[in-house]
This record gives sequence, C-alpha cells and structure tokens, in this order.
Amino acid sequence: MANMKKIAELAGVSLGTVSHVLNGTARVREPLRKRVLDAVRLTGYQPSQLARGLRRDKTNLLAMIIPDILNPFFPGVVRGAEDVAFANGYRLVLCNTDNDHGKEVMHLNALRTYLPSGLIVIPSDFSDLTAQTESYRRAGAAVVCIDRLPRNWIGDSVTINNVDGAANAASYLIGLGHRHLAVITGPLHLTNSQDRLKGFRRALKQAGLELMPGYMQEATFDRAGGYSKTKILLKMVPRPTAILACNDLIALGALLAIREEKLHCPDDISLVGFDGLDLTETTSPQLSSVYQSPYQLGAAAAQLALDRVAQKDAPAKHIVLKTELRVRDSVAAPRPDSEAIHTTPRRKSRSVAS
Amino acid sequence: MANMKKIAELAGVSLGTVSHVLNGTARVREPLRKRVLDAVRLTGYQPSQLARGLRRDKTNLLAMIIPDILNPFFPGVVRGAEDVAFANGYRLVLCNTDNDHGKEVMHLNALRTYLPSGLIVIPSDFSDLTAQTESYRRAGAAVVCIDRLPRNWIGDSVTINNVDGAANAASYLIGLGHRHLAVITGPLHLTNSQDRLKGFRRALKQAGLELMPGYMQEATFDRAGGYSKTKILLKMVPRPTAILACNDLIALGALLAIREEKLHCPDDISLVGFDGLDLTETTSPQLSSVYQSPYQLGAAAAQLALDRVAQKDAPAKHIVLKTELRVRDSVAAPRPDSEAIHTTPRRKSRSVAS
DNA sequence: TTGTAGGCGTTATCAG
DNA sequence: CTGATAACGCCTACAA
Repeated sequence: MANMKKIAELAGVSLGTVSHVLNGTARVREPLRKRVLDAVRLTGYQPSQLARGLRRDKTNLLAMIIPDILNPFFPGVVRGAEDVAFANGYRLVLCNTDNDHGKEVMHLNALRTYLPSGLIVIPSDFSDLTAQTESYRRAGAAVVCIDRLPRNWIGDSVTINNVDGAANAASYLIGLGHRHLAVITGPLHLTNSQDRLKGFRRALKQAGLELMPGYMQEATFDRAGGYSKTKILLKMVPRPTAILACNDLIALGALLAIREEKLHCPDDISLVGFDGLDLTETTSPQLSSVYQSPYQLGAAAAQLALDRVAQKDAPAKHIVLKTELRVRDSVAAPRPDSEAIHTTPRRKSRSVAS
Repeated sequence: MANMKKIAELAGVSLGTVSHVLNGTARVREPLRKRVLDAVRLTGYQPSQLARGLRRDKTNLLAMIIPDILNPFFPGVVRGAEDVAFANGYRLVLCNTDNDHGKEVMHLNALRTYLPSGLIVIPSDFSDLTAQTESYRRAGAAVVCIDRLPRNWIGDSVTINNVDGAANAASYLIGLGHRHLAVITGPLHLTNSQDRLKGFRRALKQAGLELMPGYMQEATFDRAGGYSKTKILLKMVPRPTAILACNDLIALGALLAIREEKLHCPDDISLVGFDGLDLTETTSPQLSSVYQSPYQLGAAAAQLALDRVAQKDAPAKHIVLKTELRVRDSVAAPRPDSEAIHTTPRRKSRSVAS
C-alpha cells in the first residue's frame, strides 16, 4: 500500500507537507496542495489508522460491549450506534458478554489496547465497572453506559424511563378494571428490571391495590423464563387477571404458557410486554407492549460518546428516553365473573406516551 | 499505561528480552523469564495492539460486513463469528451496508487501513468485489464470502445448500398433493435467491409440474415484500394452494396477507418459509421452514478466515452447510375440492434433512 | 509556508 | 541466550 512517503515523493513535497494538507493542520499553498491531493487520488492512498492511532493515542474505533446480539432487543441498539459512528468516520468493535461479568472484564481489558475513542457498554450485571472504565477515561476514551447501569455509575449514560413505562402499563390495566395484577420481572440485579418493578409497584399503590404474595416472579429475560414463571402464576388462587411481563421475550413465553393451559389471552388473562419488539406484531393475539426505541438508545449513546471525545470535561450527561405504551389485542377488561368490581371495558385504544 | 520499556526496566532486562518472553520467539532462561512475567503481572501490562499491528502489518481484528443487523437472520451469523474470533483472541469490527454496494465499498476501503487479519463479507449484491478484496489479500488478509456470493467469486466461501433446501420444501408440498405451487423469491440478483428458485423449479420439473405464469414473484427479503406479493398471488385464478417463501420474513408477510384476505393457513393455502428463525415458532399457525444455522454459518466463516491466515496458500475452500426442512402447522394437503387429484393427506411429519 | 527529525510501542534482525 | 537498534507509518514541534 501507498504511504505518506510515497505521496510526498510523487507530489515532490516533504512528508510534513502531505500531513498538513491531509489534516488541514497548516495552510499549504495551492499548487503544492493540489499536487498532494492529486497524488492521493492517483494512488488511492488512505492513511494507516494504526500508525495514526499509535501516534495520536486514539483510534477511530468505538468499542461496544453488549450482552448478546441474539437477543432481539440488541441489534437495534447496535445499529443505532453503528450508524452514528459511521456517519462520523468511526467503526464499531462489537463484543458479547452473555451477561457474564468475567467475560465483560476480559473484553474491557482487551479492547483498551486498541485505543478506541469511546466505549459503549450495556453492563452484564450490577458489578462495579468503575475500575475498568476509569482506565479508559485516563486513556482519553469516552465511556457511556446504556440500558442499565452498573453499581455506583456516575459517568455518561443513556437509559429509558423504566419506572414510568411500567407504571403506565400497570395503570392502564388497572383502568381496565383489573385488580389481580401480577408481574414477571427480569433479573433483579439489573437496574432496568428494578425500575420496572418499581413502576409497577407505584401504579398499584396509587390505585390502592396490593401486590399479592407470589404475584411477583423474577425471571431471566427470555422466553423460557417467561414460560416457567407464567406456569406458576396460572396455578395460583386467585389466578391473576393480568400480567405485566418486563420484556417481550418473557411475554412471549407467557403467551405460550397461557395457550398451553388452554386459557385465552386476553379473555382469561391480559398480557403486556416491554420493549415493543417487532415480534409483538406477529403473535396472536398481537402483544401489547411498552415500546422503547433500541435504535435511538444506541444512536444517542454513540452521539454522547463522540460529544464527550470533543468536550472531555463537561459534566456527566444522563439521557433518559421516553417509552410509549402500545395497546394491542392482548389486553381486555377482566371477565365480570372474575371480579366483584367491573369497570367499563375499553379496547383498542391508541398509544399512551409516558 | 505501562509499556514494554517499563517492563524491561522493572525486570532489569532489555526490551528485546521482554518481547521474546511475551511472544515465545526465543528461549529465555527461567530467572529472567520469571522476572519479566512478574513485572507484567504487577503492572497489568498489555501490549498495544496498535503498535503490534503496525509492526507486524496485521492486527487481531476481523472485519465483518453484513447487510443489516436488524434483519433477524444476521445476528446469529455475527454471533457465530464473534465467538470463534473471541476464542482465538480476535475482535470483530462490524459494518452494515443496507445492501448498498456503495456503502459496502466505503467500508471495504476504510476497514483495510486497520489491517485486519481477515474479512468476512455477506455481499450486498452481485457486484464484483474482486478488486476490493484483492487488495486485502495482497495485504495478507484472509477474505471469506458467506451466505451469497459476488460475481466471479473464486475465494473462500461458506454458503448453504440453497438448491436442495428449496427443492426439498417444494417436493414435500408436492408430496402432500399440491399441484398449484407458487414461489416468492428474494431479490434475484442475490445468488441465494437464485439458487432457491432453482431448487423450486427442479422439484416442480421432477414432478412433471409447470410453474404457472405469475406464480413466481420476486420480493425484497422482508415482511413488506412478502405481504405485497402474496396479495398478488391470492388474486390469481386458479389461486395457488401452496407458497414457498424464500425467507421467513417473506413468509411472515405472506401470513399477514393470507389472514387479511380471510383465508386460512394451512386449510386454504400452505406456506413454507426459509431460514427457520425463532419467530417461526411463535406465529400461528407455526411456520414450516427450511432451517439453516446462521450461527454455524458465521462460526465456519470465522474459522475459515483464521485457517487461511495460518495457511496462506491452500486452495480455496467452499463450505456448503446443510438445511433441514422443519414441518410445522402451516402446511397441509390441499382441499379436495381445489384439486382434481387428491393424495392422502399427511401432517406433522418431522424433520427432513437435505 | 515548507521541511526536518524525533518518537508513539512493537517486533525482528543481528551482533555479542 | 540476551541486548542494541532499526524499522512500521504517521503526527507535530521546531527550524528554516
């Protein structure tokens, strides 16, 4: 490959001049400038990101650490980040942790030696990441945590309003007349799970309802988790008339369990998911869900990281994105016979922002 | 961060010795060796991948170019590649092309300057990539094309047996008694689309059936494509009794169109998808599909790339993975009244490998 | 405005 | 077996 030296020769100028032209780091007289640019075009020269990175102590790479790209929520996040990165001349290095903190630390340590400009992390759990990320910051790299936060996190972050999102969904169900609401949370060591539960609790409290013992089940954020916990819920007496599943995969598992128990959603039991993935549109019944935009989450994170690169010591930013309850066919008023009180049933209402 | 010089000082040896210990490039006497290793442990030293890459003319990065991580087929591919990469100390740089050849070329050119050891590409279309990839090969990087192949591709590749997969599905439908089979292909400038159509045609021919005019529709590989083309198919006279959708998203769109036309799958029309994504299990009816393993595709590609790095001039390898027809609820024998000939209906058969 | 030269952290060559 | 030392390609003072 061509390098700067060759360009310099071809253009009949010195190495420094080539660099100046390329980086606009000094005013170069037009004829020389043109000769350099011509040589660049002629050879298709592109500067070595490696050498440049070595010299500048920073590359145009953005490191991104996520739990698992196979979880349908994350591709959107990655894509959002990649688009913003690409638009600004950055590339994404992607790593999966499988929610394994050990793997996360390995990636964190390994990636640093590529001197990325920024690091976007969806933490594997609530472990403190300060030590690891601090070394990035010392190296001049921006660090942004998204979706959930590690213990003691005070740096930049992008999350969604989990509390309001969940509260909204629960309130909606309560408004339909439900009094026996159950919740299947994600792993409670994740801050987003905690917050969704908090929102659910808040809505119940506001309505003067109690969370019955056993009506709160903690599951993994996947179909299997939703399936098994729903099986438990459906056996309880009294059986809940509505379930808030704290993500869509859990809701999907719940739907399967409900179907398997020969119950009908929404007639026997209402179901609301969280995330609003595409797949909620193709189940039957179509799944109601608290929508959030994974793309926006990733894009905002990448933008925040790039901003931080430019403005090293602005105060930490905490972006909180909105959610939107999308009501579809999986919710209905409870059966009259299953409740003493019966409020007017509403169905097919449109979006309710939170 | 600590660097080799510091380690050398701390261990009281020379720079070269440190390098030798770290890379096993020369036998170093135990006491010295130990002192170096201790210094490394003490400082948490990690070699700069940038400097190393610059010197070696090659990094531990694997570049991966895919159409769109939002398409649910690709995350599996990426994950397979990442796992193999990670296990061998490599990291993945991920880029999306949106099937835009221009964007693809930009990525191709930009990524090269990071000197990745390998490049895994899912081509955006049938454009010739030889020029671009040749420059990778000259730089000593392995190039592997997967899923579909660009024009004139003679290098390493990993694909699936698209022809047999599609033929198998069509034969199965024919075996059920269907005589009016339609196919919705993907974009026909993609080799996988071409091959699936080829397989479909072969099965028809073998059964002495003809592909009726209009029964072959070309769509984009997404829900919208499947939806609109199915609408067309359902209006035809005679209406096809079975549709082979050349990927699952198309099948999903088809299902929606069928539902919207107040028809019933599989009673009125049988439907088979391609890919066997998770979402085929949660539709109703559950979607039959020609399964392939995206994870294996990605993993094989990464492995092939790493093998190639080790064995630069072994002959090009073309790995072809198998598919497996997964029969679920979306297929049935055609209605007796819709066909003169009526073969014995079969349902719920298990997997049929191809 | 342009050229020169030192050095970023490694690896690899070559003496000792 | 160990230690200097010269690149790798680029950026950036600093000198001209």
